Amino acid sequence: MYRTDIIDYLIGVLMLVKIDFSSEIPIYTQLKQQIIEGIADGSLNEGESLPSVRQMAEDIGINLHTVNKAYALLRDDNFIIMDRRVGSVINSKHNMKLEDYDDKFAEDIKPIIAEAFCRGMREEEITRKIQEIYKKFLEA
Amino acid sequence: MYRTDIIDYLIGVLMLVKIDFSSEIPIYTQLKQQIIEGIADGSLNEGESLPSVRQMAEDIGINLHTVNKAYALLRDDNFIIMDRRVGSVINSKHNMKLEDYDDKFAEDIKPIIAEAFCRGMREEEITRKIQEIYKKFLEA
Amino acid sequence: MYRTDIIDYLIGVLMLVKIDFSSEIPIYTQLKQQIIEGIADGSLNEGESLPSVRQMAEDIGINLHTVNKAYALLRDDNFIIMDRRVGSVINSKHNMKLEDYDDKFAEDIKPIIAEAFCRGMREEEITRKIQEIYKKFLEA
Amino acid sequence: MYRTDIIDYLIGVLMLVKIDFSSEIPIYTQLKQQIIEGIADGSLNEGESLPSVRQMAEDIGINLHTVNKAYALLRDDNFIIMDRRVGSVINSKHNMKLEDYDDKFAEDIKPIIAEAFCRGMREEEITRKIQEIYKKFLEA
DNA sequence: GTGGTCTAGACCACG
DNA sequence: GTGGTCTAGACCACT
Repeated sequence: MYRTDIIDYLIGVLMLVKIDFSSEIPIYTQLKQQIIEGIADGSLNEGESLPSVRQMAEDIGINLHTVNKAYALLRDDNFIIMDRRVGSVINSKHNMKLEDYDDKFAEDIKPIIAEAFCRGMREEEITRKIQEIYKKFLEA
Repeated sequence: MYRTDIIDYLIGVLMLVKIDFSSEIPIYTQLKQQIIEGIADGSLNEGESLPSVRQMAEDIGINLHTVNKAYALLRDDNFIIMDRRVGSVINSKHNMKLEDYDDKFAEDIKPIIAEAFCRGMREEEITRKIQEIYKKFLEA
Repeated sequence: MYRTDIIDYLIGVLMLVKIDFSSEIPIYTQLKQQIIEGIADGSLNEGESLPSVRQMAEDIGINLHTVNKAYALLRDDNFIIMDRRVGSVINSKHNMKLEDYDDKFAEDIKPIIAEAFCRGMREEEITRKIQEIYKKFLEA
Repeated sequence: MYRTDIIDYLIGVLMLVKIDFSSEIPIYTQLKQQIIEGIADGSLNEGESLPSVRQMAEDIGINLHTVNKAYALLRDDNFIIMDRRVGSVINSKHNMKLEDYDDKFAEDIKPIIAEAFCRGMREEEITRKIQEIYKKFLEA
């Protein structure tokens, strides 16, 4: 218990989760996205534990249920494995492509590209911006 | 009267707006996105009129207030001009980049790229998919 | 008729009324305000005729009824005198203060000053801006 | 529960919102203006909570959607922050000037000054009246 | 319990 | 006939 608390605390501090409470994006979605980004940029690695629901909620100053929902969604997408004994563990190796993920990707990204196009952003600029983001994940 | 009705009807049909009523994305957001995509892919051109809120609501089978909200958001983003005399008109030429649109773009796209990265999608694949979408807009 | 049309045309051109059709401010209000501003800045003088309702509507490209409403409001406030024979004539000499105009002025201006205050505009700045506007009217 | 109700009630009463139901100014605009005036005159301070939309609607005797619209407009103008956890909070410290607020200010105030000028109000009188309003905000 | 969304119906200002 | 406003009631997501 005691040791777990310390570890949770350290990880909780290291995570540096930043929630925008006035955002229209639900807090649980923001948390989920930032954990996925943490996996992508290497600050969260395969096998590492996430802070407990309780600890995370305390660190960020949000409700237990909100953290719980974020974790459950991550578990449903195989980003983490939730085990009563060891808590929530990163499972990056198993996040291989879903069969219909390509469709979801296109659906998610199409409206963003459409707006960028309408606002005059050129293909090179879009590609460059995306490569910048991707490179940061790759280097980590 | 008669001719106007036909024109409204044709525009309504030509728009081919497809709402997914079971989606978690609000109807007004879906409508807004599809109109932006319509501007991007050339099915809606500078100066063309959108159906009236009532007509559009009837065409899609939703409430006029929902259409009204979508139109108001498009107006706030300068995608359309709501002119008291002639209704809602496409304003694509003036949708130049906002000063802080680059930040918004990065915020919108980062979580999508992060998830794609985690799911093993490679940079070439991401770039290719985005170019495909962009090309369709450009050709139109 | 013929001469009146020419005069109306010239005045209509000289007025340089600029309507923002996408503004939330009704067209008739914009027209009324611009005529009052025209009286204030000296481009419309005591005894001068306004273009006929028909001419004004044609010049601006708006509905007859809209011009009619603006003129009627100006007449109700004694800014113009509408006479069937000579048309609408500026009546600046008789626009003396209404008994309860002070209250109306305070009501109109209070929310604007409140917002300016909240946005950090200082008293000197507000006063200076207002004096600038006033001076232009006075010089004319 | 009980205490929260009392607090809500007191805030609702303290606000002293006065809606003129026969005014041509929309209720949501009147509410928005009075909240801005409340921030200006110090009756609403940075960090204080506004009543919930439901509570405010009940207090004033209007529909909650009308309150919602007023709050949304205040949020869009950064006068309040709508935080999912704690409701709507005054954000006066961050209401610094927008880049184009000067233009908006001039546009808002010009027709009022023009009318005052035409009605014979002198510059000293206008300045004095505005200073009176401003002083009340400053003293608070 | 909060705000967000959607529907519905009514009235009005505007053009 | 148009959009804007207001009311009303319902359900849901979020916390």
